[in-house]
Amino acid sequence: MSAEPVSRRARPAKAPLSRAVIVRTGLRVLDREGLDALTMRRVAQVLDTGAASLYVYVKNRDDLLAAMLDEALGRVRFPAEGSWQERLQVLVANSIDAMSRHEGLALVALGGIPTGLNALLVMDRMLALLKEGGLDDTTAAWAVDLLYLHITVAGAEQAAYNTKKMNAADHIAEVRKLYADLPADRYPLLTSMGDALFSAGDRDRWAIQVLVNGILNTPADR
Amino acid sequence: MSAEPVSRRARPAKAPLSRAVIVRTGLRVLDREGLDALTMRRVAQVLDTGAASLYVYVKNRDDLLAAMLDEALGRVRFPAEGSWQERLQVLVANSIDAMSRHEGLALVALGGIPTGLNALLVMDRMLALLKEGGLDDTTAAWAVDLLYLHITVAGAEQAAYNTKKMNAADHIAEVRKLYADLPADRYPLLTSMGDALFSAGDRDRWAIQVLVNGILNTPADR
DNA sequence: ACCGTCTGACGAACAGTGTTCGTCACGATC
DNA sequence: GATCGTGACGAACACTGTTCGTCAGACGGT
Repeated sequence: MSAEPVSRRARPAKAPLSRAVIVRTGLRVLDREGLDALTMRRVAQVLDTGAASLYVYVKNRDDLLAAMLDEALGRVRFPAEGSWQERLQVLVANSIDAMSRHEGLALVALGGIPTGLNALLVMDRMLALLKEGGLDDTTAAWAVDLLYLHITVAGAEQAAYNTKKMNAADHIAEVRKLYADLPADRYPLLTSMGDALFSAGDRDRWAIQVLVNGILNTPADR
Repeated sequence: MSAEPVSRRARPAKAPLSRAVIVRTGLRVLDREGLDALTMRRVAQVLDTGAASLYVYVKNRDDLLAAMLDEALGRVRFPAEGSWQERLQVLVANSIDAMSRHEGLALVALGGIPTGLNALLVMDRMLALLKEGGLDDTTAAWAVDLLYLHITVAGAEQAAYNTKKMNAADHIAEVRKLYADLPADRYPLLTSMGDALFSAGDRDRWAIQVLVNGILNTPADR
């Protein structure tokens, strides 16, 4: 019944497994087939091996996801020009962008102090910029916390927006109708402010500005 | 082989199934046994029925989670006293609190415009407070977006902090050591600012203040 | 050139998961 | 009293992450 063992040599030379290629393959699968398709078996299949083989280099699926997140964060570019505020805003925007390129990855970062080497590099640079802006240590530390939190959540939201949702315009129109059809006595503003609620504009850039302005005007008092 | 069918009447009168009791039972299971234990089978077991029965009232697991989230948000209290800024800050804090009471629930809200009736009520109240503060429609609309985003992510973080992590103090000490042991040339600030990074203080309240202050100082220009 | 040793690849299996289907008891309706 | 429709539910399906034991092949010492 069992076929004779196929020599590995019979197949075209196969690149050896390693943590790095597993992580990169994971990102490829995530980008092309979505988060649901990112199973250990699928990643192994792409690498032409069995799922069990991955566990030599990766502790478990969460470990793989965390490594993928840090790999993605490794591609964040650090701006070199402009005032410290401009550089901070661009750095935050770049980080959100890096996360939002991969569906669901940002969610991995939530609920855990960042420990990936590339995530920590982003944090260190943000701290440097805040110190350059003259903030005291405590405020800068709290600010980095808040900014990183915003990066993850904005990344998650953008990612959900970019991928998956077949037709964003249709979906928005649907929700808009839902808002308009709400009982006006219980939801007076949602029913009447439809135009503003769904207005276009660079909300992401605005949100970052809000954070930076707020940080500058709100010292951490303790 | 098959046992004789046990009449339902033989058992103590069983409360009839309904969407509401399923949602409430889901919350109970989530609170007492954690997110991993929140399976359709487990919820059904608590209700003394089979998993298939739940699907009459609930489209699928995500639908159940969304309903649980909105149920949790239904318990948010709307503050009645203080200036509009104070009321807004308390409302945001209360919402974060409501979400953080249930592990992992806040994550459900991410990546999707809120459509639950109670979530929309919170949004409407926030809009009312912002309009009371004299903001124009567009800024108020964008601000509500940002505030809701912060509520979800802060709720998720707090929830991860409250539950699960066996010993928070130990974990923090561990991460702190990790930061301190980083190469100082690549991570100059993380290695030197340990005291500030892990300083105590009411960061949650501070973050809300940052957002409100930032919103007041950053008009949405378009 | 041989022979152990050891690493890593991997098939099979385990214990679950969400979800669907077909059946069948029950309460209300004619 | 017969009929009907609703909802409860056992069983099954197609998956999942993870572990275990096996075993081929590379490496190092003699």
